[in-house]
Amino acid sequence: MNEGSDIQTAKANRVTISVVAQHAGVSVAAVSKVLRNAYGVSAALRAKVEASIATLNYRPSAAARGMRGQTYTIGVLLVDIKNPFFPELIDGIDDGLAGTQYVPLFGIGHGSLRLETAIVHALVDRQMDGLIMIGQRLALAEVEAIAKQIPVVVIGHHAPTATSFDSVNNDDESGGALAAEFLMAQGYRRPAMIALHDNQQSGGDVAHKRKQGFARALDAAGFEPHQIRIAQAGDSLDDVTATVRDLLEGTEPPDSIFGWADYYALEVLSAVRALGFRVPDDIGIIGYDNSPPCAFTQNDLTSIDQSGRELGRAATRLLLERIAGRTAAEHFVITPKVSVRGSTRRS
Amino acid sequence: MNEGSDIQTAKANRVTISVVAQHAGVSVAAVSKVLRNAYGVSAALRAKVEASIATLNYRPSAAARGMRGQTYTIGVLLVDIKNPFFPELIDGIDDGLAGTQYVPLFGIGHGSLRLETAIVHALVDRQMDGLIMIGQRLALAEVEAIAKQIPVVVIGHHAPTATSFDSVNNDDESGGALAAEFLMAQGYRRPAMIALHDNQQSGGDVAHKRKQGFARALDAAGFEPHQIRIAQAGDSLDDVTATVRDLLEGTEPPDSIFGWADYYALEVLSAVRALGFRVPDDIGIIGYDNSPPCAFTQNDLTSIDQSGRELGRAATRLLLERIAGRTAAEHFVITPKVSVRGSTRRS
DNA sequence: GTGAAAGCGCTAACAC
DNA sequence: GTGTTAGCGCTTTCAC
Repeated sequence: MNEGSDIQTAKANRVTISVVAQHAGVSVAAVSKVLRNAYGVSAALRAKVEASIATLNYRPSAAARGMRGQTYTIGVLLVDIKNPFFPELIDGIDDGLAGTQYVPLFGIGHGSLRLETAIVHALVDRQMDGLIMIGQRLALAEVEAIAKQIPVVVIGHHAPTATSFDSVNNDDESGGALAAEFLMAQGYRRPAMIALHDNQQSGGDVAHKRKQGFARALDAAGFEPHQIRIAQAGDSLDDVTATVRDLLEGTEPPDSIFGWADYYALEVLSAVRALGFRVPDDIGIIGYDNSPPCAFTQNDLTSIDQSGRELGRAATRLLLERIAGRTAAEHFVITPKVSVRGSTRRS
Repeated sequence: MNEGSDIQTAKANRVTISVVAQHAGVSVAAVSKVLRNAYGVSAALRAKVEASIATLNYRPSAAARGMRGQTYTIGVLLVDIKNPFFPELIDGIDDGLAGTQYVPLFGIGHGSLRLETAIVHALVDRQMDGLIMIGQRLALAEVEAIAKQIPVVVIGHHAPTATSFDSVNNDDESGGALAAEFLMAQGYRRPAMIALHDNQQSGGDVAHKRKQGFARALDAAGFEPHQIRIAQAGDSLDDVTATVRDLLEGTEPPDSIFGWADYYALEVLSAVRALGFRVPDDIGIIGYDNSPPCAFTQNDLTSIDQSGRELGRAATRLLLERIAGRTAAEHFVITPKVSVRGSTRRS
């Protein structure tokens, strides 16, 4: 008895595609086509459906969509959230997604391989249409395996030979060389580098490439191998401070330090000052990323700029191309440049 | 013809619940029950199913789950990703989720109300089991509306009278007063505050509460209303610098500045030094949040500590309770304290 | 304690 | 150009 109202009551909760279809007086297929901008709908039908969608305030269920087609969701794996460079990358991703139906959702790995694996699985299980990995620690073989199931673009991990996913990077080898060359051009004679501990390479081979470039430049300048000093530290302030102390209180201390990334270089700056050295006179410091805190008066940090926003845009473009069907791998590389500030003495 | 192999081929791609059921020699219902730890499965059956899950490397599709039951996903809305305080909050959220099946996925609002609305919708459309909003700009009425559909906890927005969602905060009014009282106790005579522009209250009424506390403490100390100086600035370094200049080059300049949050106070520090003032002698500076950069030698920033990790844990606990069925609202408040460093003169 | 079967809200053949 | 309908992979009654 009173079926009509029962049905209404039962379905009142959430507006579904069939409610819209009924309201517009068309079939669910028609509504679906309008939603996906699919081929074969008349302007009149489209108008009716769009009007109903607006009045009913309908939003399609991503869960239901995920079962058959796309979810219009891009998963982004962030190695951590503390790096002041990442917001620029994310701005670039947003740029690239603007005007599309895609929404980026982020997983945060906290630099833990275990967590990162769980997040990537979670993203795949939730039927993301594609994945962007920023500074991932997962081995390239793992990434290849994931890329078999879902379009993938990595940022901050060189993989020029990878065939199943794309990569977006600046030329970290050149950037590392640039840092060494700039320090020498400014009159520093004994540059050292502080890089990430090998056992927590959140930068993947990015840190490695920067080391190689740094070493190459010093080699080219006539340094002996034992004069090329590359220290390693974990990313805690205490660890960086201890490493800096070892360096500066050892024999033949450096007169300048290249921090492999800004968030490290800012800790190096803290450590150097805490030990009583003046920057840039006693010790010059240069970072990598040219992130916003570099511009603060108290930091005034010279840094290698890798155009983060542009990298983010490129990654998004490549991912959308892959989602659209491209299968040949592309590897995008941008050229870094020095952004000069007060932490390195003027020559 | 040859149906068996056709079926196999078609289904070979992804391991589904029915593949597991077949492999274990049980029904799909049985597998589902094991997955959800539901009542009424024998130990033997459970063991068989778990073995099959392990060998087949099965992971349930969150999209399919979302259509009937839970997705085991928590949506987190972050007002932005630049604030160095948020990583602590997120560590707390991770603490609270450890050992559960839930995965947190983040949306980043970039301080834009439009984007924030889109993200919250996206999170709801993707059938998140619950939502944590950090520093949201969405009006409380909007939040109430969303909370009708899905469990919600807000962090960084006081809503003591809200009935449909929970809130987690430190006592910002006390914190603001604490900042003023501490500056006076250190010998400063003319404290000023720099807060967020009213038109971009990413801190919601958090900034407002801190202002109130700051003003109350000065009032209690005998200041006249016109002596209680609270300036507003957007969150760009340029804007903060201009505001600081107006303050310090005006009549009766302050001798100390309270930045409503650390990421602001660090910009204030930069601006004050850029104008040639010494910290803490000419100008004392105090921030709010006690985030990691405060500890850097070049910042050495005194700050109000609000125990971010604990707030994150509390938010998660409350959200899980709500998901489990609690409907009465809870509003958690923690007491802030001063973390003393060199940016405020010792008395 | 276990399984059969109905459906969740969509998409995409396919028929008209 | 539009509508009918068969699933997608789960969860959840309800029988047995």
